[in-house]
Amino acid sequence: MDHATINLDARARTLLRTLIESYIRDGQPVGSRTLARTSGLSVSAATVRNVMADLEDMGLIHSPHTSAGRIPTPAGYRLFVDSLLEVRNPSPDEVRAIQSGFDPNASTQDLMDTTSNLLSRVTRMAGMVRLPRHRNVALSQIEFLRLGEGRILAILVIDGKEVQNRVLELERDFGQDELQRMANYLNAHLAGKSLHAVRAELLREMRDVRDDLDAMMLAAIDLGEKAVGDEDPDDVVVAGQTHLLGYEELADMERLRQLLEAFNEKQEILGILDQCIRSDRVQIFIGRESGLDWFENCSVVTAPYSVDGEVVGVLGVIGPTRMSYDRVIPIVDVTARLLGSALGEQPPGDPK
Amino acid sequence: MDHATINLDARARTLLRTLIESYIRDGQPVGSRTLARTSGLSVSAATVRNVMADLEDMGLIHSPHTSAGRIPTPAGYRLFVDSLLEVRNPSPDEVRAIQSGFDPNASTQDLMDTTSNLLSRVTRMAGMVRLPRHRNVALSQIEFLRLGEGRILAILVIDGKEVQNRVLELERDFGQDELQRMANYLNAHLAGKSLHAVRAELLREMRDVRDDLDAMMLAAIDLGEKAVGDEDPDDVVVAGQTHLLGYEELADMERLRQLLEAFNEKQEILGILDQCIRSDRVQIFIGRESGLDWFENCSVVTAPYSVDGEVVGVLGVIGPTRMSYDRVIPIVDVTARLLGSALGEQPPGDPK
DNA sequence: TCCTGGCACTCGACCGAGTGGAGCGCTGAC
DNA sequence: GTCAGCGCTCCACTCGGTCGAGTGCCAGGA
Repeated sequence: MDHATINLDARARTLLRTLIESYIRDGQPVGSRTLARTSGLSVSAATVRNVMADLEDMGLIHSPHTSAGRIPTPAGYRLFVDSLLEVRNPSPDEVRAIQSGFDPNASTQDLMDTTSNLLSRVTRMAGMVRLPRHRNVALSQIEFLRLGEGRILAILVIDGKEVQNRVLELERDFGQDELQRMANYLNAHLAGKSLHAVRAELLREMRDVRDDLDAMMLAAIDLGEKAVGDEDPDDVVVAGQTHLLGYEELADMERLRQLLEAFNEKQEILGILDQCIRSDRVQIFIGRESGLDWFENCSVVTAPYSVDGEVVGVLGVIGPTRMSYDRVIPIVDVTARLLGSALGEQPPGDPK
Repeated sequence: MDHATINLDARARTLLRTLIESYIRDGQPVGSRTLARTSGLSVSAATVRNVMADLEDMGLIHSPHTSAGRIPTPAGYRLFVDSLLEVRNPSPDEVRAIQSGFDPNASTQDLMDTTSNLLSRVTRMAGMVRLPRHRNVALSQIEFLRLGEGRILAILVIDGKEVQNRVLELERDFGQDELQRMANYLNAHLAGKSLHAVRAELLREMRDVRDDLDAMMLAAIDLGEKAVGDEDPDDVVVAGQTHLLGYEELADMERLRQLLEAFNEKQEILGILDQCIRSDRVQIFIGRESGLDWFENCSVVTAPYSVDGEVVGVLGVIGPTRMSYDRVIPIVDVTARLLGSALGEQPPGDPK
């Protein structure tokens, strides 16, 4: 982005900012005369034309055809959000609307659902929330249930409220009483530790002490490893896709189809969100920057959310590139904070 | 529908059929001349015009404006599918494509997903599958897990492969050992019976013998009742909504938005499918017949599927009213049969 | 050197008239 | 009952003309 900013003096920056703001508001190409009037600068339209010609040379704006006004290019938007944009604080109404949506007693899944709904409702675009990674949550309990010949159901209770099922297919068959003893053993050793720590510990024990343990314990560790071993499925919750049908700049049916298809497949959405998880602030992708063709005319605004200082997921919205960044950015930002603190609150305790 | 069929002689029926087939194929209003040529009857265009005027009076066709051709009305479509349509058998390729999609070892959920995907891929419209009701499936096992103060996780294993979790909030607190004994008691009494029977039996025992049982058994029955009591959540699996973006007769953005929104909410889709579950054959809704405004220009083709002679669910497709019924109907039909038999096959057994 | 007003030019949007074609209803003949 | 023909309607398309917005360029002035 440096190469573009270098040669921009204050006047050009003001004009570019005014132009983009005007285009975002009205959706119409903006010409030199209106720009001269609305910019607040006391310069003539002709001067504005000269500046606009320079901006066009730099690839920041372009005209859709001779003698229409100018509209921003992706590079123009980029410069705009990076260094020209003044975000307003979210209006108190909006904050209240968001805040009231969070129920601290809800399960993680419900929290994700309401959050993405919230995002889409407030911004009138598509909202999405990456499910939190379970790295730092505590394993409350683990149980096994025999389903049939060599088929075991593993039940993980996490943080005292989330429940995960996994069906394990095993070579050897275990009786229910054996399974019970294994579960007792694992619970005694591992309950209360984070899933991350559990996994590490199981691997370590398996390596270190394979000879010292009796067969049952070894089998238990093996089983535990299998149960917590799989990464929990990466997933993302999306809401409000249909809002995107309303934007005329996305009216191309084929593009629209690809876009909605991407929301169904979720794979590419995941890819985009994962690119953002490293940043610690609001991040923005404009048009094809994410490398996806069907993303033309779309932008993403994301923010990571964290619990106890550790980033556990990302949320954001997808909308037309021509969106009100000054409004959307603070909304995404504050939503991320609120989700983080809602997740951080303690669940109904398990005092035993 | 009777009132319309009465006065239609063979020639009028042929002409109506040809007209609708032609309109379905080309999407263009069809005029008297082309209709006279393509109908196979040796009558002149003028005669055809007379017949068309009659059909218009009966409300079966209408012209979008003076001196365009005619297009079918919903009533026309209705008559067409009820008594004029000759369904072709599905092409062997299509049958093979559908058949190869079914993996008899898949879980119910996976089976639903692949089925709706299949439907949408083969018909290039939106496919949907109503989850089967669990009336007739056997309870394999029931277990309880104490999550915290008064919070119990009930685990139902059904048919030896499906697992359902339910969190119960109770007044009284139970220890894990109490829960274990209750589960043992319930398993001894109920395992292998259908959920339906289980529910009935629990209710009966509760009423009949409330004094004879000791407190533990009474509590166990109460708990079991709570665990199986809730109907499992009604749900429907939808796939391929985005195919609908391609049809120009659905190009109205606002309508389209409502349509896709309905797919997200699922509530109204459920309503439509439930209306069809009583029928034992392929059923068709045309346009507003379902009573929903946003359904204009859309039709549904559904078929119930059954296991062991009992209807357990419905599947179908949604597409534009102008669809190839002769192709779609047999596809839906055969898919329903194949899904039924796939569900009927025995899961990996639990011989113990 | 930079700004400004002026001017010619371009392009798209809009409008109205004209044209061709598809299709209909009606009528009179067979 | 069927058919051919006539006149009519309406739509889609084209063409020419006008208008307005906007540009690029140039020459004059601070």
